[in-house]
Amino acid sequence: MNSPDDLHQRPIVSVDLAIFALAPDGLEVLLAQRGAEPFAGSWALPGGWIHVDEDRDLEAAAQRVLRDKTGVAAPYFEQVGVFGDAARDPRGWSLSVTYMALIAKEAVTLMHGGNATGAAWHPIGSDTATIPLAFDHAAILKAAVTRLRNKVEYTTLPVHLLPEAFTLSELQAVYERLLGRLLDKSAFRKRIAEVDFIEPIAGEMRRASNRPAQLYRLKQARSTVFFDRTI
Amino acid sequence: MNSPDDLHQRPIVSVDLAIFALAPDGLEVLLAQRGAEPFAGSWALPGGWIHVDEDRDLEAAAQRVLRDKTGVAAPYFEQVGVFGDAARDPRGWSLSVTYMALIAKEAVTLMHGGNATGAAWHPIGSDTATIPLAFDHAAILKAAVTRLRNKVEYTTLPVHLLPEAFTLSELQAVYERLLGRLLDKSAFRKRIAEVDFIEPIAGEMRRASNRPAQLYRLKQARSTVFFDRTI
DNA sequence: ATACTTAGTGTAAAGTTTCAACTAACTTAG
DNA sequence: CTAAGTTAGTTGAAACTTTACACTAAGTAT
Repeated sequence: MNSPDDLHQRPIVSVDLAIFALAPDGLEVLLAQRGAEPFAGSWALPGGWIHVDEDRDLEAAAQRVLRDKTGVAAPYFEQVGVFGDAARDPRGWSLSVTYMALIAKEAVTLMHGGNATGAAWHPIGSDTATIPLAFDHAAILKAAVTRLRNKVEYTTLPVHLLPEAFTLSELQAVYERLLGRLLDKSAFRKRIAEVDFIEPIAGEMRRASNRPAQLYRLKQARSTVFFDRTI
Repeated sequence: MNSPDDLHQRPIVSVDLAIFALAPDGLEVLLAQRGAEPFAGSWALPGGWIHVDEDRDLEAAAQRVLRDKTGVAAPYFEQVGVFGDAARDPRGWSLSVTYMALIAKEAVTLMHGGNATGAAWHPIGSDTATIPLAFDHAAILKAAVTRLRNKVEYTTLPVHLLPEAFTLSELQAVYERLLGRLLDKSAFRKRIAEVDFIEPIAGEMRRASNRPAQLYRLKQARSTVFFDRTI
């Protein structure tokens, strides 16, 4: 037991992604249709193997998978966890290292190739995808959705589902759609102001047939900020 | 890239544990002294390989490692994350799946054997251990400590550092030591009462040379509970 | 010019937190 | 037997926050 030199003792390791975006009807996840066994034809979280001689670390492997599927380079990115047991993959004891990414849907161009015959956006129900998924991906996706929904309550994370420039009303609408309840406008703006993570873009306004709204952008070098209280 | 059938493409996977307990002087972590290369003689987080034909899943592997080191069976248990890159282990591209466990120090009997020549409790400084650790274990431990300290603010997690029966004053003292600040007694008791996760043990009191205090225990089937507001 | 719409601010009432003092129940010293 | 000491557990007034809602602002459309 000094070292796992018997390679058959090593589990199989994949890196899988729950890539979320917001559509008019609610949260969606990017799924890939599997081209090969096992689960050929089924929908699954996009993923891949670690390329031992190409990937510097786990996050680099996940970024590579993301780039290959979406053409997107650097969105919000967070490790959800590892899921591993003897039964989840018929090929043997396996691990899935799962990351979630948040992106603005407009920023994505769907890619094809690899194991997958196609990739498409699918709605999230109350919990997980509305269609059956390969492996234990339904449970994994559920964990990612739960993590995302929890973090909406006390972090600035939802801002990553918007494009670079956005108004405060748009940001509030994102929180409201993810939380499934309406928020008070003045309380919302107070919270956002307190944590100081966005800044007005001087002179830029969103125009419509009503009072124009100030556009904001993320402050540079600000990762996700936690509220003192819930939103 | 259909399957990692070239076994050399598979990373090495270990399961490592940050086992925390509370000593009079503050938080401590259980470390094992390595008996074999690499890092022979250095202190490290206790860990082991996944036993593909023995462990049902990742958590079972982690529980096995815990049992082998401490003789403790079922304390609080939570996955911290996976840490993986090409350089952390000289034997090759490797992953550490890390769990943290919280236990009452009295419940533990230290075990010996395996890779490790000994196991001992070590104090946690502001961040991580006060001595250098093998591999990237200092960074991993830091992540676990940060996670624990954050959760103290808004969960009932610290209760797992106490023995089965405890008084409210003892519970408050645990929070205070982990947070590094004093809490108001009435506010603390209000929070604890709100989330309803402990119950008085009928007729059992902690006696000293002053007013006796009611003893409490965790309510059955209650995992970690989140406060509505911070503690 | 007036109506309509959404942006952004202000405020009174309700609710929470904080701080500190108070009462309660025991042991120990005299 | 009583008084002092100690920690358990409760109470309440003042300070602060949140909530609900109304108000003002700035544009377009008619």
